Amino acid sequence: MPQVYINQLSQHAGEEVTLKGWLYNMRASGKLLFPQLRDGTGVVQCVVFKKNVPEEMWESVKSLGQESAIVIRGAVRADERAPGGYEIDVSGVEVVQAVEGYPITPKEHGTEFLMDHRHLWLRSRRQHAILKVRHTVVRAVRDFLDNDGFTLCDTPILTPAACEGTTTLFEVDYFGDEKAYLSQSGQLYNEATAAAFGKVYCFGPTFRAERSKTRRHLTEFWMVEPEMAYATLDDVMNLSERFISSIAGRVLEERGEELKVLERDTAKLELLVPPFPRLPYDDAVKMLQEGHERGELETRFEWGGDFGAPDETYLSSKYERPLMVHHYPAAVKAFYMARSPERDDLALGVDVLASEGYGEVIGGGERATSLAFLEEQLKLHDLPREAFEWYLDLRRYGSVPHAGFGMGIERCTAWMCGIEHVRETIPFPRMLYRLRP
RNA sequence: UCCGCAGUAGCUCAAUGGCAGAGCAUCCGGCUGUUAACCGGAGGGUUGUAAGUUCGAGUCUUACCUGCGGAGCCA
Repeated sequence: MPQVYINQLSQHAGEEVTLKGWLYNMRASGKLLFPQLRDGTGVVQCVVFKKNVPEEMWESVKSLGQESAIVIRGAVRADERAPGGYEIDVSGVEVVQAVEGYPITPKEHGTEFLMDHRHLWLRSRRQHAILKVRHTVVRAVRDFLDNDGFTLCDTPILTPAACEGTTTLFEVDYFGDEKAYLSQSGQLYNEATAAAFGKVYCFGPTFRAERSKTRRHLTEFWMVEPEMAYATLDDVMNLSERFISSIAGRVLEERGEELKVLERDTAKLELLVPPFPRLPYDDAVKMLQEGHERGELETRFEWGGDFGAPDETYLSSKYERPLMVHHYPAAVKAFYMARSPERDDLALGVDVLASEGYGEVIGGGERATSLAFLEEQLKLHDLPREAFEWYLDLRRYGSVPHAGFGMGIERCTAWMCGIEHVRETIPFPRMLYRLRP
């Protein structure tokens, strides 16, 4: 008797099969039992008729609690009454472990309770669907970059100093005599590998010790950062468009079932094809100020600042597609950003604001090439020169225009799924006040 | 760090300052097609912690703890 997975059942209609999994839920009706089996690929309803099975088997199945581990043998039959279209006429059951008192019941639960039981919550349909979408987002990211000539060059997680010097870092004791920090970006190292390989990317966990408590924040998240030698701001914007569009396409193609479970409006994802609107910062400020005059925004936005969450939401609400805002004031961007040749106070940076109010999903731009400029910037930002000496070498030996961006996997996944909070898009979220499980 | 909201049965939530309640889950019983099944019964409580006001506090006051939402900051 072949062992099959639930997502292959349609290929085995009429056959006797073996399924190995866990009891998802069970309904009973007199001499009938409807155990629902979950095996990691899906859920299938099984049917047990009392008179068709031995008495002891009937009794043992009847008493099984939610999430009991079981192996079921039976015939696959197409049936309209069954959720999923197929059901199993059970002829044999092996109880691997009978379970009593599984904490997560089919009814409603609060966030705190579910997060405390995250290790079990992952088994539920919705969480399963979200993490399958994440899996596809990650594969789409890798496939896109690999097929586009990028080389994976991962950057260190333990680093000697801040990459950008601004945000808060997690500090680690490094054998007593030195301090190390968990990486908040692979950016600077990417510039080194880009000079070696041309087009590179790093993809790994990133750590930000910000005391942020919003639906868009995690203290540990995954970020993919492509970097290209001999590239400009325009190249970054072109790449961003194709990148997001290819991810959305893959999710639509491979995760239709999951998007249905999540009740995602897929029309919104179908819109994610180039070109995306491009808006200079100056024009964005005008839009925000006009919005304030019309009473659509509480506070008047002044030129020179970085956008707050309400500003981002307002701007992106004016477009159906993601909005690329570029040419920010240099003062609000990182020290390594290149300046506009026309206006020295503007940085060649771009933020991609996701549609539907999902906020900044990509941030990037063109990097400064001049040694003298960067030496000055390090001083202005009060950064330790010694720690950046290797980085300055990149400007001494074959410095060329280069550019890249970073995209947060969890923000992207939350957007694709159409869910409220990034905490559900990573198996074990790390947040302010949440380190367990 | 700041602002707001919340904490009562395993879970989700009720309860004018006056007897601690319901649904689900669990256990027992019924039902041959259930779809979050349904019907009947049973068990289940230091009302987040500490102090205070009061004849009397789940309810009012103060502090603390925990969580949620938001701001700043960011991907």
